[in-house]
Amino acid sequence: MRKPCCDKEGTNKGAWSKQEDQKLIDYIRIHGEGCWRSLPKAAGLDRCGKSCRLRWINYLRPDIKRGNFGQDEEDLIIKLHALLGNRWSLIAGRLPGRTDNEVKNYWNSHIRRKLISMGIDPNNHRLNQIPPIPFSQPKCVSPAATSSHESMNNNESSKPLIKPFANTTTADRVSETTSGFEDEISGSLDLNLDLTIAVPSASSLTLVQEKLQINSKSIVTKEVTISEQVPTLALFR
DNA sequence: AACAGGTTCAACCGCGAAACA
DNA sequence: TTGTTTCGCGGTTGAACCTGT
Repeated sequence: MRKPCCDKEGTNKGAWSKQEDQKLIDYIRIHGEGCWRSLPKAAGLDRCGKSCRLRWINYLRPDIKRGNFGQDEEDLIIKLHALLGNRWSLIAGRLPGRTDNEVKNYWNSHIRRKLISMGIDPNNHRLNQIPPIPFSQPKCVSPAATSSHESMNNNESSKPLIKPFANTTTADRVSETTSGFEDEISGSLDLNLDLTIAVPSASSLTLVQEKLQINSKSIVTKEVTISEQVPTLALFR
């Protein structure tokens, strides 16, 4: 039986106060991000380490970019999601100043609904067989009602079309988040990063080859099979 | 103004894997 | 080699906020 992360009774939960934030900021400014387990006690916080880590990473870090996502960021998220699936930390790693939590929330509350309204399955980035929901009725799809439950019941479809890291170990993936995803791809790993998006209708198809630019370095070449008539897939151009 | 329903987003939970003893 | 601890991730929740009636 696994021990809960916060077995201490009376540990604070819920929203952080300004004083708690300041304590955490002050401590990390002096000591850096060390052992999260021991940090709360050392910083004088009545929180579990996990909570401190989350607060720092998602909210207090000085390099966090706040505010609305730009169109370029949104496009990049969609592209990366098509490649990587729900690997939010990886996707966020390609968006300077954005956190995985922020990207995940933005996906679930904005992009997901937008894709659905355009007739695209956000789980696999394919066109739906059923007619799209008109854009004027986006309220039919609530993220609370769909994202959570769909992801629980529809694991298969939530996977990306390809699994770029299917041949890698977790260590590989961890290193790629910290050092350089691009280095691995251009390096020794034998990864299949070809991405083919198949549109149900075989007519009027165009083959587009795209180099996905990440950190101004071309790392992925993918072939995207798209329909000229489908505006949403123009996102991949 | 009051209420209901929908949306957003900060925070929590549980799990898997790495690190360590 | 095995068991335990710690970390990081993705999924989920719920309070606060927004919007329509």
